[in-house]
Amino acid sequence: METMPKETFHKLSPDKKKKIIDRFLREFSTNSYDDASLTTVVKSLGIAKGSIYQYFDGKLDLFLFLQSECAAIKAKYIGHVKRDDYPDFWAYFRALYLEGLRFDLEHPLESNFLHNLARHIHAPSLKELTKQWFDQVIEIMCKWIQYEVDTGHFRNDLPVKSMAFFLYTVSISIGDYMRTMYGLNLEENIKSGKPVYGEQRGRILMRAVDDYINLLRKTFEK
Amino acid sequence: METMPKETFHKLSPDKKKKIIDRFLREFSTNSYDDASLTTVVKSLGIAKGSIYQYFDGKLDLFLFLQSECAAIKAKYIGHVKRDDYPDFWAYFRALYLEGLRFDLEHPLESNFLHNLARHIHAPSLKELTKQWFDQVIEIMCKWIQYEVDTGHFRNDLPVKSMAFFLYTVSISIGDYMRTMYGLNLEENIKSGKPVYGEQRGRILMRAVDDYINLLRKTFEK
Amino acid sequence: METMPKETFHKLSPDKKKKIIDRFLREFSTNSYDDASLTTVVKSLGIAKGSIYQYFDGKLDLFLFLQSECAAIKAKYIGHVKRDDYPDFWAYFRALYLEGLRFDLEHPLESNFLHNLARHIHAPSLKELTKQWFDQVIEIMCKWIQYEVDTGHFRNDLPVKSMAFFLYTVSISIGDYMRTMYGLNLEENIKSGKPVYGEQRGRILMRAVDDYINLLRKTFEK
Amino acid sequence: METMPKETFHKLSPDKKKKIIDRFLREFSTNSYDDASLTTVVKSLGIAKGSIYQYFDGKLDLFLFLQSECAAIKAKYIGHVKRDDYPDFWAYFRALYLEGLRFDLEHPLESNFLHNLARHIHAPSLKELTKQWFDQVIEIMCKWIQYEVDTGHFRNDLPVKSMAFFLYTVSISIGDYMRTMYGLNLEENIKSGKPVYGEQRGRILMRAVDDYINLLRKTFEK
DNA sequence: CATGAATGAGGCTTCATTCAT
DNA sequence: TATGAATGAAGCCTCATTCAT
Repeated sequence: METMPKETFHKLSPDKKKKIIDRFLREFSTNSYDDASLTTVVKSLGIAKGSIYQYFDGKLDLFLFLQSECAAIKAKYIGHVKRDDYPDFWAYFRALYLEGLRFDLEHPLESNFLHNLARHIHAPSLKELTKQWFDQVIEIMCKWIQYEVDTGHFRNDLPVKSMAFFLYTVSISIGDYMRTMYGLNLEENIKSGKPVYGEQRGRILMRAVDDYINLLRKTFEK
Repeated sequence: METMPKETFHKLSPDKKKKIIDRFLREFSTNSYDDASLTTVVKSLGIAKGSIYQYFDGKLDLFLFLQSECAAIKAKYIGHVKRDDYPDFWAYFRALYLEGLRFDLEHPLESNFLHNLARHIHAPSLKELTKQWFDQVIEIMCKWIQYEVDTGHFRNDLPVKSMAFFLYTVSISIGDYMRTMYGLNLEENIKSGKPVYGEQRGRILMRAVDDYINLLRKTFEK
Repeated sequence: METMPKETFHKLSPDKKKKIIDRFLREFSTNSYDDASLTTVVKSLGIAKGSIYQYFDGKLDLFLFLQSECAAIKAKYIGHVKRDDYPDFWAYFRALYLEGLRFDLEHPLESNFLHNLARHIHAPSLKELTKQWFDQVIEIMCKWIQYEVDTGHFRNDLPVKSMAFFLYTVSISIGDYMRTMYGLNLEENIKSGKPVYGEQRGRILMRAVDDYINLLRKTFEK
Repeated sequence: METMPKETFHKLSPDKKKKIIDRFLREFSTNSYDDASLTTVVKSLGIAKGSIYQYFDGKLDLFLFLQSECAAIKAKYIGHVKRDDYPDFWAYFRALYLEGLRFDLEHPLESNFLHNLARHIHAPSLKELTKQWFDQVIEIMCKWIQYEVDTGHFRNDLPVKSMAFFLYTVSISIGDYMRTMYGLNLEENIKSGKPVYGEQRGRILMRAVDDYINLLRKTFEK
């Protein structure tokens, strides 16, 4: 049975809900799961510590909720992007990121949280969870790639799962890539509470995506 | 110059040293830096807590020692592999991993620790350190790639640093790749203290490397 | 602005607050700052260790609070004693101690803590703090003495600061003086939790003050 | 029965003995008794920790030895200064400090240790000890003053012990006085191992003594 | 006699969680 | 429902002292 957030949380005013979610996203974006401190967040939010336990079943439940929440929001952006509407995989891939970019610009905190998910993922407390999430992503990517292989666009000399894993690995690294190549320092902004918005970020993201596509196209195509 | 471990530690019987190192490698292989607990290890080793501080300057010193120790051991394996001795980059790359494999089979704990280094890398306590390490690796890989570009083997339509980052990202993922593709569950063995050896592991690693090379060859070559 | 104690502490029942303050005053009155043990106090109070950190920001914060608290209470006693209301400095000086005596009788623990402040003063952890406090006291005393020099009551053949230092040194020794001359053993009472009250103490203190004035009068006057 | 140092210590080469004593004097001159760390000293001396326990019965025994050692050395300087050789007490007093000054210049570490004794004196671990030492000093000073009273040089309207205590208090403050008035920062030199020598120090000390005599003369005389 | 590794108690502090109000 | 004080386990680290070599 999933608890996720308790009813009490949903009954909060949207404003308060948002404030709480945002602050926790910030915390989990700048600290490892085990290092993130409810105490700190609660203090800076000015709400009672106990309230968190009225809203959630505990730290883990809260974290899970954030994850699913972010995923859900993102899904609203990229959910309607269909492979069929694009001439090839890379156009599709690019479109996905372009939608992701809109999500990123309108929900920078959520976006960043998702980009950093991978780093939480080995926390012992999240083991089980992690595996499920990872398996899901891989499965989806397998389907993508299988389709391209079947339609003769992608090479067929390698296990599809290998390619999916490769694509996955590369995809989740795009945050670090931007950091490394373009000197973006999101974490600092996030930590200090400054806005993470900025069209510059959008340009950089798409440039990064194009760099990736350039590389990956040759990796995967026949 | 850094202290790393104190003399005291080096004067321990090889057996005891090994026991301590191994147990800590295990701990840091299954927990994030901040979550790894000296207390737990010390208890399971049956030695006094204070002793650790006779051997090391603290948690960080201990961690750094493990890292440099593992790196030093690995260097003995891959240090003599020279690019010039191989017809192309991939043969060189493969040779590196082949030597790495010997290291892996003979020092599975150390190997695993190194494979998992990346996951410690975002720990707040290791921030500074991490950046240096990362920069070094990228720099080395840049040189590799620059050479191939200069000699006309690699494409030249992309920034070398992009390619280096890509290679880096992919390289450190090989542990996860083996886990994913071949169901290797090292962590469980490590945690439970079971041996991690096995020739099966070697076969798998080289298969993984070949998979990677197959992918990367097309990614990078002209 | 300083935190001193957190709100939490102020919201405790007066009884509990007093119990905690008293016990800590006792601890810091019988131990040097670094040697005073939160653990010991907490155990003897029968409260959880963590609670202290709900009340204060740490050992230093706690110590500073005690100091400012005691100083504030004492200020309520001696604050309204004005030089102008007295014919000469020594009458003023005596009046200050007389008020101090009332404070002492009604707040023996606080009084003792203040008398012993000087002994904490060289604790390495309090270095910075200490210097400020010392400088303040000297400055005040310099003003006192300068006034007497200007009005022709005190000798003018010595640097005012020398005289201030002298007065300071002598003033803070009055606790030891009472111990030495009149066999008062406050510390033992304090440590054992016995009451430190007693009108006898008052008589002794004023006798000590008169002894001091007798000495100092000649030291300072023209 | 007094242990003081064990025979083993006396059998050491004078050089080694001196090195050990000096280093410990430094430690106890810059830290409170409880805060002074054998571990630190032993490390910086490069000798075995266990050795200390071959030389002394423990921290306390070591401290006591240092005290008696310093006192003994100082006694060799001021021991032969006799009241009878001087026209009045202050000439005598000055002569004592002048000899003390020679001691100070030739044994700055020992001198400083003695100057700072007072600050160790309230350490719980030293309680008993302290009282004895203090009583001795007071007793000596009582004799001095009694003599001056008897010979009609000092006032007789105050208990001799009061005056002795006063003289004591003032005398032990001379170190702090130099620090305050003349900005001497011995501690830093001591801590950093730099020499504490310097004729400047001598000049300052005698100036301080003259300041004190100027004050005290009027305090005590008829 | 010298060594220095081992000890383990004790230091301060942080944390997620509970529960009475 | 909201609060936030209380909890106590666990964290890392330092220390004086002991004792086998």
